[in-house]
Amino acid sequence: MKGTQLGEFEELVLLIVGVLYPEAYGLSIREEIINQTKRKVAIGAVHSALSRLAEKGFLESNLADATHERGGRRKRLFTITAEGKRALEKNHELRNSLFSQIPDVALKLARVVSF
Amino acid sequence: MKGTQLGEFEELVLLIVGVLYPEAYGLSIREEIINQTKRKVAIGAVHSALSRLAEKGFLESNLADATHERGGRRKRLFTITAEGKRALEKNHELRNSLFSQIPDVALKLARVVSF
DNA sequence: TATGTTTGTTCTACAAATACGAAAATTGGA
DNA sequence: TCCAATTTTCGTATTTGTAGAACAAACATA
Repeated sequence: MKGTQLGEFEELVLLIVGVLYPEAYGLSIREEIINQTKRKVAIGAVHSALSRLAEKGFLESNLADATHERGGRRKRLFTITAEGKRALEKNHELRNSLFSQIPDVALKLARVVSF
Repeated sequence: MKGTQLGEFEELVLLIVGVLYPEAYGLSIREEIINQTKRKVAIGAVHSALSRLAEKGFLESNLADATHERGGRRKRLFTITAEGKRALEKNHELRNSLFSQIPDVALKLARVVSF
């Protein structure tokens, strides 16, 4: 898998960054992933995906101003770049296309009994 | 990256097995991936994805009869199981759902100039 | 202005998935 | 029996995914 391919988790993170716009940062992304997919995710996993996505040019980020709430370090907010958008759309189209090319029998015959 | 989660490449292979039904085997799958995605794939990569998918219960396979053509070993033909079908549909729905949740601005504002 | 608490990010290490290509296994034909 | 054509297997390298501890910065309050 060469440099610019989107991994499974990376794609999920990229999508969530879009959904959360413009309030996408490490912790909010983690929460949203957990809510939408019911799978548990460590914060470190999110951050390493984020930096890989940024390296590939699919995301960019900037530090937000400090909030006036209780604690906290400044948030690093992420947004999708034009390139990220393109990658997302390309994947989406490819998958839709493949899905529609699957003949019904291939799925209907998915065997129910296995003995 | 937990046990039953479908990886990016695994999902692609699973879809292609559907598209190629009932003639999905290592080399034909590789060809189809190259045709449909323009990305180059080594045959070994395809086979290891196939066995992982079979291990997870998303695919099953059986050896075809020998052909009457010149050379060659017998083909191992793959088909999607009911479980594989379910995994595919679940992913498809999740992604469609996330995609539709992305506000237009998040993508429209994808920056065009970067200086 | 020192200290504790809270919210976030970075760093480091490791596990799992994916990529590659050479080697081995079959099969029909010469 | 040997050869040519296919296809799978196998060993290894690289990329991604996961985890959590360490570190940092902001606010509160005394």
